[in-house]
Amino acid sequence: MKIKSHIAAIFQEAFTQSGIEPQGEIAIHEATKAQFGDYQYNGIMPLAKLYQTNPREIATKVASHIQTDGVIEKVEVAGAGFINIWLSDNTLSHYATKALADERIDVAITSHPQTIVVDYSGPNMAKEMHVGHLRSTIIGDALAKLFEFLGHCVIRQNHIGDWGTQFGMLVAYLEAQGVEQSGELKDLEAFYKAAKKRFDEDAHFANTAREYVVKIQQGDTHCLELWERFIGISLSHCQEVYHKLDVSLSPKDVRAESFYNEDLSHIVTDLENAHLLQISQGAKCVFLESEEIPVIVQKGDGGYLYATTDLAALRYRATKLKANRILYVVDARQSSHFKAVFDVAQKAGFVPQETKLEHIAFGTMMDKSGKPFKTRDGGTVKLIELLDEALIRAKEAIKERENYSQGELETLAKVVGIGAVKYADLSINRQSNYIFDWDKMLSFEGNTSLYLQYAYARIQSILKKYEGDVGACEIAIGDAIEHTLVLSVLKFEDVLTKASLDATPHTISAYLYDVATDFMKFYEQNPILKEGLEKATKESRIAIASLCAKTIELGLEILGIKVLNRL
RNA sequence: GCGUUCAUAGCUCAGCUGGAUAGAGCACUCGCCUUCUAAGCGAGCGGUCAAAGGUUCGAAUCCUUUUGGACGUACCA
Repeated sequence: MKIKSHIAAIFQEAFTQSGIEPQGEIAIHEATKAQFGDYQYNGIMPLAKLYQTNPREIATKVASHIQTDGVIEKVEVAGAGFINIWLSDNTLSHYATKALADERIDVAITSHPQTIVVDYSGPNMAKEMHVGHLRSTIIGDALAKLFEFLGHCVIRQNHIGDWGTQFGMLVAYLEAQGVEQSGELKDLEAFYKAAKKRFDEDAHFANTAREYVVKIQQGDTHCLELWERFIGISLSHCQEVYHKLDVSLSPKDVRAESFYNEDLSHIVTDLENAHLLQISQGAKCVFLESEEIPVIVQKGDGGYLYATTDLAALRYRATKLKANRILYVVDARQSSHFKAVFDVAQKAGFVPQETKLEHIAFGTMMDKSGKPFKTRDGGTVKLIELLDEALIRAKEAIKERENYSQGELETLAKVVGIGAVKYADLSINRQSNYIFDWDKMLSFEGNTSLYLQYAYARIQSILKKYEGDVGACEIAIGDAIEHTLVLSVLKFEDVLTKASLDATPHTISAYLYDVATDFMKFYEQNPILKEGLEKATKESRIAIASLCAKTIELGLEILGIKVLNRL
C-alpha cells in the first residue's frame, strides 16, 4: 500500500479544515525513533516561520483535525512542532490480510505507465566480458525488472561494441585460421591476443587487416559475412555469461553500435543545420558554454566517434522507441561525456524536452585492499571465471552445514553464489566505488543475500509443517513486534516507488534486510506452531510469516535473485 | 591547471533531499538452544560526521575556504 501518500492525503484534509495552507507537497517521513510513533510530519516548523507564529500552536491545530478512525490511530504534537503519527493495528491488519491474498502483495500497477529505455551491459565484441561489465549488467537488469514490475514498458538496449578498427584485424585472423575451425574462439581473449601478435609481427597480415576495416565499412559481402560470423560467436559468449548470471538480456535486446552507422552522417548534417557545429583543428565539434572541451562528432579524417553514435542512439530511443525516460547504466567515469551528449541532444532537438535522460552512474569495483579488481598478474578478470569462482565458493560456504546431496549442492550453489555476487553489488549505493569481498558477500551475517535466503527458508520450513490453508488466515496484529513487522511489509510499495524514481536498487535491499531482521525478532519471540496457541493467534502468525516470505521472494526477484525452500 | 566526485565507529556501509539523543553489519566482550533451521536473537563496547567559517529556530545534509583521495580533461569507447 502507498502508506505515505495515504497519510499525506489525511493531512491535506486536516490542513484544509484548519484553514492553513501547507507549503508544497506534504512530506511524511518515517519516524526516527520508536517513541515518536510510526511516521512523523516535520513540515509545520517552516510553515510557522512563514506565518510568524508558534509552531506548536499550528501543529496542535492541524493535529486536531486529523482523522483518527482510519489508518491513523493517533497523532501527537511533540518537540519543536513535530507531529508524530501512530498507525492503527486494525487497519494495518486489514491491509496485510489483503496483501497476503494478492499475487503482487497489493503493490499497484502504476497509473502513469512510461516507456523506459534501459541501456546496460554493453560489452565489446572484440573481447570477452570482464568484471568491468558486471555492475552495469547487474544494476541495469535490476532496474529493468523493477520498472517492469511497477507496470512500465521497459525496452532493454544492449549497446554492444561491434564496430571499429580492431574488427578488421579479428576478421582477417578468423579468415586466416579457417572459418570452420574457429575453435580458438572458445577463448576470445586468447584469440584477440593471437591476432594482435600476428598483426604486430606480420606486415602482410597487418595490411590485410587494415584493408578489411575499410571493406567492412564499404559493405564488402565477404568481409561482412566474416564480421557477422565473428559477432555471432562473440555474442553467444555473452549470452552464456548472461545465462550463468541469470540476467534477462537476450539477443533481441541487442541494438549494436553498427545499427546507427547509416544515421551518423545525418546526425552531423542535422547539427550543422541547427547551427551547432564548428570546425576546430579539422574536426567537427559542438562547443557547449558549460564545457571547455567540445563534443567531437566527426574526426578530421571523416571518421565518427562514440559521441556521434550516442547521439544517434539517443534520437532513436526518443523518437522511434518513444521513450519517456532513457537510462544509461554506465561507469561514473563517463559522466562528463553523458552530460555533454545529453546537452547536445537537447539543444539539437534530437530528444523532446520532456524526455528524461539519466546517466545511472556507478563506481569502480575494488578488491579487498581497495585497489581496482584485477588478477594476480594485473590482468582483467574474466566475468565467466568470476562467476565460476562464485559457485565454488558458495559450495564451500554451505556444504558443511547440512547433508546435501551432490545434485542439491550444485543447485544451491548456483542460487547462493550468483545471488551473493548480485546482492553485494545491489546493496550498496551504486555511486561509490565498492569493495568486492568474497568472504563478506557469502556470509550469513549482516546485510547479505544469504541472510535473506535463510530467513525465507526458515519460513518455508514452518509453512511446510503447518496443516491448513494459509490463504484463508486472517492477520490480527497482537503486539508491538508484530506491529513493526507488518508495517515493514506494508512499506514495500513505497520503497519500490522511491527506488524506481531514484534508480537506487540498494534501497530495496536495505528494506528487505529490515523486513528479514524484523521477522527474525518476531520468530524468536512469537512461536508460530507451538501447541496450545489459540487458533486465531496461530493463524495470524502463520499468515504474517507467509506474507514476509512473499515480500522477500518478490523483492529478491526484482533484484534478480532467487530464493530456496531449504538452506 | 581546470572540472566532476568522495571523506560518517577499528573495518564495510546506511542516513529517505534541513529535523528530535547520527544508525546497521563485521570485529571485540557477555548472555540465550528439552520449543517452528543457534546459518539465529538479545545486551555491551565503539563518533570532533576530514578541518574551519557561514546561512537559521535547527546542518552529517545547503554555501565558501582548506586538507586528503579517486576519476575525467578534443579527434579510443
